[in-house]
Amino acid sequence: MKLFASLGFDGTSTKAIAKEAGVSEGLIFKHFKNKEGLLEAIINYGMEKASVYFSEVILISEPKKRIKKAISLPFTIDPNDNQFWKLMYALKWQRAEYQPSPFVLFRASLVDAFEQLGYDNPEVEATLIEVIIDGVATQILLKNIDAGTLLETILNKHSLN
Amino acid sequence: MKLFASLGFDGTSTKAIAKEAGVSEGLIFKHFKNKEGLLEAIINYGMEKASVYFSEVILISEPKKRIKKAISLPFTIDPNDNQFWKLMYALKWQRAEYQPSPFVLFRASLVDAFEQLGYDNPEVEATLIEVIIDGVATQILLKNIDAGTLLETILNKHSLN
DNA sequence: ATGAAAAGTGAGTAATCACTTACAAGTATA
DNA sequence: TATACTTGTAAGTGATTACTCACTTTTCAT
Repeated sequence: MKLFASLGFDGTSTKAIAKEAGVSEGLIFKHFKNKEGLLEAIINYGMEKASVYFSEVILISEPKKRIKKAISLPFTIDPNDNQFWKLMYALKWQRAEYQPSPFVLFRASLVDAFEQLGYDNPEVEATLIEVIIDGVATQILLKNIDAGTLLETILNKHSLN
Repeated sequence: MKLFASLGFDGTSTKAIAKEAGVSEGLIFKHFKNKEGLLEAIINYGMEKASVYFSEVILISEPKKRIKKAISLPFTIDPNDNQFWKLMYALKWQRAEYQPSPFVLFRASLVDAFEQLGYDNPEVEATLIEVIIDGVATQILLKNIDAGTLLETILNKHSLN
């Protein structure tokens, strides 16, 4: 994960992975069949942890609170998961096939929340939340921004406090 | 640009580039010294075009209009430049060194605009605009979203219409 | 028309790539 | 303790990689 996140999938050799892990190169292929299999294992591992956070949002019944929680997600990224999310965002731009299903349910729950609140265009409102989450995640993962006041500012603009 | 944008820098071979361009592989190295040099040439070419759009924002003196124009930028991406921006956003996650200088001036002009408008925290407000631009660009380049009403919705939340 | 520079080619190069295979060491159960 | 299975290694494999070099063709001012 460390190497894929910093050098990219194609930029990382299986030899380098073996060295970093302190094992022989052959062992990688015994365990994961091929390089692609290793990537899939990493993604599955990460998404399993990530889907916990998504559920936490979806399970909130009060629509305003649900949207609030959704926006706060990128602000609460566990620094230990930083490399995973960097890898996920990097993959976004290269591999359309790796857009996992948890995201679909997440979006649907946002649309539902805005419908409950009687917004004119729930779909567009949900897209805007996704836009903000994507943008905040980008800034947090790549730069070191003053996240504290930013969350408040966003919630203000969206009348969510 | 086409190949780098779709397959990534490491995922694209110089042989493939030569074939796509209809020239010999050797010619690439005559013109650009090495593969990295070709990437730099592509980035310079694209940034030259992009800086025109940034100037258009910076040169607007009226602060509200300047911010409005800034937010509208990702909505007005020339489809011909789509591949370039995909490449730029993909590189973002792999190569920190390719964060070009025009962006710095652009951000400064946003902070200045919010200062003029008397906002409590112009830095955070500017960051939020960057967040939105990043997020919108991501959505527009990767998915095909209903951009029309999204822009209006954003301007509404930020009292910019 | 001439000649030198620029543009272009194609067959190389060593290095690196993902991956395989033959074999050894460890581990658990009967 | 014997056996079967898993875990692990080291030395390969052919293919592909970025890049070079000797050479030919084109361009263009004189």
